[in-house]
Amino acid sequence: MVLNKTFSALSDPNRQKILELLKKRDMTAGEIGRNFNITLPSLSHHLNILKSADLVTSLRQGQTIIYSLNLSVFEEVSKALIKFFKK
Amino acid sequence: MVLNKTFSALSDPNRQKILELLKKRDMTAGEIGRNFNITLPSLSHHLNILKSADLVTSLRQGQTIIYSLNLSVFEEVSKALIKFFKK
DNA sequence: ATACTATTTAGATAGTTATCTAAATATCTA
DNA sequence: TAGATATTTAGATAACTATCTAAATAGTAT
Repeated sequence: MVLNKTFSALSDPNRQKILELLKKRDMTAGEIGRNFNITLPSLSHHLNILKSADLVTSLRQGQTIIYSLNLSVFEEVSKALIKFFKK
Repeated sequence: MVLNKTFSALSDPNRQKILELLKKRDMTAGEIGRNFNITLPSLSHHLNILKSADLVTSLRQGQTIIYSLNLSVFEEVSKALIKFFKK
């Protein structure tokens, strides 16, 4: 796992907010977008970063693309951090 | 705690390496610098970022300034992450 | 005081990232 | 197939960050 990329992905307030939203439930890009004041292309950019850090996954369902949290990576990051500070 | 700032601080490879070094023992800026190919002013910049994210502390001791890990913040960050992915 | 060592601050520049508008792609429906 | 909707990609620009050199600050020692 490239912690680098993960932390970098987590370090943006918009992306943190996206993750908070996805924590509640899976959402389409458009639904996520309604919670922000940025354009959809900008949102798409952030979703790409989250995806390439493996923090979210996406699945096309007809016209929409549904985004979900990838909880297993959160667990890995937490463990890596704990391991770090413990030794 | 401003997680934002913490993740941003953690997202740079040089800063990660600084933290790895300080995990072994406290070090002066100069000692840390010997492990890098960047100038001392650049290093100082990174140390400032780590300091303002509360990940390290500094203490002047005569001519030198000794840097140490602030482990309590690591613990907080880990806990925050775990809390996030668990609910 | 002066010189020396350790580190930081100031200011400039190059590289990276976030954002936008415009255009493209994918899917659905009539 | 044509039109509508959802989302992404392309390309440009502004903001941010990392880095450097030069100068400043803080402490020690002569």
